[in-house]
Amino acid sequence: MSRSYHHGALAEAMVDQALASVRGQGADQVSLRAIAQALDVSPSAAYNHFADKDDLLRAVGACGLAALDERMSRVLAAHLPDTPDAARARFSGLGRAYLAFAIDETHLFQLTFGPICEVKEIPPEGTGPYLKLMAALDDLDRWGLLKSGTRDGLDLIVWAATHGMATLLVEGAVPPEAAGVFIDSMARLITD
Amino acid sequence: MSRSYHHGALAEAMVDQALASVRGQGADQVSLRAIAQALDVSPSAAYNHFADKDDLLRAVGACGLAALDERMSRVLAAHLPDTPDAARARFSGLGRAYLAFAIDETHLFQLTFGPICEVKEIPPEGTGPYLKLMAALDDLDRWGLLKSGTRDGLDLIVWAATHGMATLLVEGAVPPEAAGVFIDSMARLITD
DNA sequence: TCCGGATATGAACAGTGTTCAGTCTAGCGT
DNA sequence: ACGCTAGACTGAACACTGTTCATATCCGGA
Repeated sequence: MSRSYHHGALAEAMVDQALASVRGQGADQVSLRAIAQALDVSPSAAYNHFADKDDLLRAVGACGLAALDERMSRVLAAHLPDTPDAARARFSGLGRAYLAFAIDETHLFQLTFGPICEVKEIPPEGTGPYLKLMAALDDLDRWGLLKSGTRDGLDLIVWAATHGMATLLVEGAVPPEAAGVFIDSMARLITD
Repeated sequence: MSRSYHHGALAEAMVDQALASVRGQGADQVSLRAIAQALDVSPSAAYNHFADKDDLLRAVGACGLAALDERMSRVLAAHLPDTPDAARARFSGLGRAYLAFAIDETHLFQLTFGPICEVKEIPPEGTGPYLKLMAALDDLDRWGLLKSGTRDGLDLIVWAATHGMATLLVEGAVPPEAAGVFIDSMARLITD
């Protein structure tokens, strides 16, 4: 065996290497040849595991989505109790986690939600982060914490606002400090 | 003169051609060489007018921002009167224009707000679209149409939500029909 | 009329993603 | 234990890409 990737480890190795490259220089600057070279493998070896360069990048994008999802899971685990206060903390915490991901994984965020990865549709069950955010919203509603008569359509608003704030942070259109302000304003706007 | 661009028209011609290419295939697929060829010009001619390929694309991105701004200006011109109803119409109309731009100029939107163009900062006065949206918000406030005590921080929320909804539409994460629902929900949420 | 500065050229360089004919080898069926 | 096949990998090639630079061309002002 030694340095021969004959036993199926190449696919994972390439994703890892590509992930590192994306983190460091952004998806546009990533070179398939460079990745192959870093792994001491011929460039064409990649095509046994990925149809495309974009196919490889999509795999990296999936890692990004998983990383975001894990951050949000950690937030939920930190506020388990079924109380109004915990429900509030979950909602704010999820939003903060989303924005924090955008701030310190800028390039990965851009790839994950960029043109290459094309998040399919909301159905069948939507992406993990989306579901978690909506569940937190349901919790707030269940405790009667939402301003009355605002529930319908709120999914879309909250999702759009959170995701939009993240992209504004990523684009540098807004400074990182604005993230906290945003979360507080949002909570103030929809709850009472 | 004939087909010789010797008299300074090359820069504009290249931007036009690049704009068309971006509209048709997206910024990633645009080739500087192809643009030059379409204009019967050597590839290196571009470097008398633009430092980079990215420099050219930035010029195209600026066109995109201008196009969005013009759509929004048209909306304002259609609802001039200084009445509460007109203020409401202006706010909703601006939002709708923003989303409409995202829907039928997908590729241009992606370039304009993508990594290449890097919207500088909000200051000195921010981009046109941002300013118009905030002015519409001020108008609503002036007429006392906003829910009491929600004004501070609302700029960020509305901006993020609108821009975020636009990117969700662009990414295909949400169907075009959702745009109307979004605008109505937003109006319902912040006004009474 | 001549000159100078902007403008366009053509060839070259270094790099890219992708294809394909051929090589190697790990592991299954007999 | 053997041969064989299916999968993994290579190396060279193709058709591109953005970018540079020495060279040639043209236009307007002195």
